[in-house]
Amino acid sequence: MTALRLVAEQNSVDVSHSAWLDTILKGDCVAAMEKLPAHSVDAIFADPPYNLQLEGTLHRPDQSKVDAVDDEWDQFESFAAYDAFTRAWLLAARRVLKPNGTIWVIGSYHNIFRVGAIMQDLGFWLLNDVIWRKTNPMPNFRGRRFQNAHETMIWASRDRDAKGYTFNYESMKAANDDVQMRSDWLFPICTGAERLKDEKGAKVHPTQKPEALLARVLLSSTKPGDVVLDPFFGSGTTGAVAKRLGRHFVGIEREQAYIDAAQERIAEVKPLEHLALELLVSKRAEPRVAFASLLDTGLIKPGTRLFDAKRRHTAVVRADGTLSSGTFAGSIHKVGAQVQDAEACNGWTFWHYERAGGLTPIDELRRVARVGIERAGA
Amino acid sequence: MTALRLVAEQNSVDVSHSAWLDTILKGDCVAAMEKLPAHSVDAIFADPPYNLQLEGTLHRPDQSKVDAVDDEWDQFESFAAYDAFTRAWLLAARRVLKPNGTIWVIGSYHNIFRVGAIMQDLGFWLLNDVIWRKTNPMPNFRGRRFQNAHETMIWASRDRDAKGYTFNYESMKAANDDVQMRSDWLFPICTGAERLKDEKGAKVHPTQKPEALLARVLLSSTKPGDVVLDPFFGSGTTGAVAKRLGRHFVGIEREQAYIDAAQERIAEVKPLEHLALELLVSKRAEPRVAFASLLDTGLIKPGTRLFDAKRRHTAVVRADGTLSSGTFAGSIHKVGAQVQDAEACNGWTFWHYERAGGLTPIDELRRVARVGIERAGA
DNA sequence: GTTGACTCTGAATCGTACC
DNA sequence: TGGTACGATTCAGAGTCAA
Repeated sequence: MTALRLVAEQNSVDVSHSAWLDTILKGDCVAAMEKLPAHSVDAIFADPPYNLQLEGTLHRPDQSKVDAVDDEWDQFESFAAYDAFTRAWLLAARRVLKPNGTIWVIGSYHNIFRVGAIMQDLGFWLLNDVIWRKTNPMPNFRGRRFQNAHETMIWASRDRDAKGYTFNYESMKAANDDVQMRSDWLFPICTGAERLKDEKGAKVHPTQKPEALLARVLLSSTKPGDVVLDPFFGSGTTGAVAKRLGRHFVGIEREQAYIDAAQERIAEVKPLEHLALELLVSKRAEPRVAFASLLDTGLIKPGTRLFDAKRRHTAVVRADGTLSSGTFAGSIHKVGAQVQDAEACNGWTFWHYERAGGLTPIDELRRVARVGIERAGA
Repeated sequence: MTALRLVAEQNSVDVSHSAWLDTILKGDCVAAMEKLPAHSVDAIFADPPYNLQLEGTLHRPDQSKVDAVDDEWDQFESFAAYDAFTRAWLLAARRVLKPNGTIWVIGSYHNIFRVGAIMQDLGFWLLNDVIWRKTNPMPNFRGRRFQNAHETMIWASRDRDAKGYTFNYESMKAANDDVQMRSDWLFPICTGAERLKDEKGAKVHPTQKPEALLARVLLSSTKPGDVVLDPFFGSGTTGAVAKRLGRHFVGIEREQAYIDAAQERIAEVKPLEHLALELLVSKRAEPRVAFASLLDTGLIKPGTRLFDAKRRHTAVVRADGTLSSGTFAGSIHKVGAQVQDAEACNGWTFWHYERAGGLTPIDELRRVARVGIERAGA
């Protein structure tokens, strides 16, 4: 490879025709990333092994066994070995990342402190640590510690002086009751129909992440058409959400079983309509909303059409928690006011969704959502 | 100081009359901790400086001067210096901590990852990371990041194999609407009357922590009478809360202004009444009762037939205090496990006896027996 | 169809006293 | 120091099945 070619790669911005786009590369993530062009992805989401150090088996109070994460890929000989592994993949990731790209890494207290320190050492600039608060975490069965009810995500830019990274501030704010999106996010763990199962009904991957979590990550820090790399692809949540949200993905995974499951999963994903994907450009967002949590918890889906009580007006729910009336986009209140040509509007009582042949106010969904929030909060 | 004296210090367990109890030691925290006896404090709460900008106070690993200050090198220097400082105080803290003591360290994403990794490297064993969610965090003014709405606390035991640390599980659970206390806590930041102000109305300390936060920390992981060390005492929140909750404190602080403010503050604190300080008695701490003693006192008679709650299993009480299921004989626990084909069983809650037409757990009889024991003991 | 009882499960670093 | 026995310990959500 010549120097000229290297430069060309580093300047390559148009990756829309690359063969590796929207595919899963099989193999070790460091080796795979080293084969990708430098500065070729807009964002990275990484869910590396947590290096749990478990001894013996844990029983629930009813004597049933806890299905622990004891997979070979989570075993490391020492902190030093884990650090070396972490340094290697982060270094390779940093080369692939565009200068204005950002990286997300998720972990627990077992590994996240080592990961964060190494990220700082390698020159990544930490933007936030974001807490995923689980509505339904596993209890602490022996009553020896606090219930481990969250995981930590680190969000960082490639360089300290990178100012041009993507952060969809207005979109996040509009989706959060028109106040700034906080660094603590509440989501359920991945269960039910979303959880991939094999033909025997066993979970395909022990640590599948919820799509709602990835959706907020991608909606906050990427634009439609961006390329998102996931070096620990697993069951492919990053790819599924990226495809749905109109982003490109690149997955890297070692185990064929995970690759097969992810490919099948992603093939079934239908990208959202363009209308639902547009990001807010308006700088003004004054009325109050609390809408994104309904999307987060699946109470309402992007693309859903809303109506006023008499079906005189209509709007479409977008993935970032805003509404679009076709000519105007904003919070549920703003759009409600706009379609009525009114000064103000309480979107919660104005907008209705179709259910069982009739219309129900979305306020009903907020009531349902609040129960969950109150249980997990305070 | 002679070797003899050193040994004496290391073995000193009774610190109830130490001159340094409930005082603030002035000076550098490493030097001050090195003067304290080894294994002399039950818990440590530390709120170290967050910023990685080098203050004159941080120990540089080597005193050589850097003339070419390009950003990367400067950053590396900063991290290295902060790491050295962190390692030094954590090492000194670990020496002072009792073998079954625990340590809390609070920080933000600027420093907490380095702190956590170094804690692991030094042999501390992480028990939880606990998130302080702020009800009223400072907004992100530039709209370039998520609102930084939390801080992270690391809770760790001194050693990996230390199992005897204090965790008041039942107290925490009761305080949390009778479900396990989670790892994410919601508290307001310190404002209003609680916030120390000087005569000009200015904040005495820039990062004064709320007393509610410290109260939960101390209530969860210390017992009344325990000694709590705070090597970065600041405005003395740890001391004030410790005094109020009937714990001893040791503060270390360099700046006289903070010491003065803290002393004044703590002097005004009134300790809670003894009754208000008592912890919920955990079953673990209650005196043991042998099943055979129920026979001795006539609470249950040989030949009594026992059942599980759903009458799926049965066994007979034998004169020696063992049970017989017909095919197997042994302790209430062993037979309970055997009939269920389980590895283990708590016979006290598993087995029931017939009373007034219904089934009552034999644990009820144990409770009666314990009352008798207490009466005899008192 | 609805309701309630029961079962199952999720990234888990999950004893202690006594002989 | 090791072996053995006691006996303490779970929340939310989804799925199943019977009433």
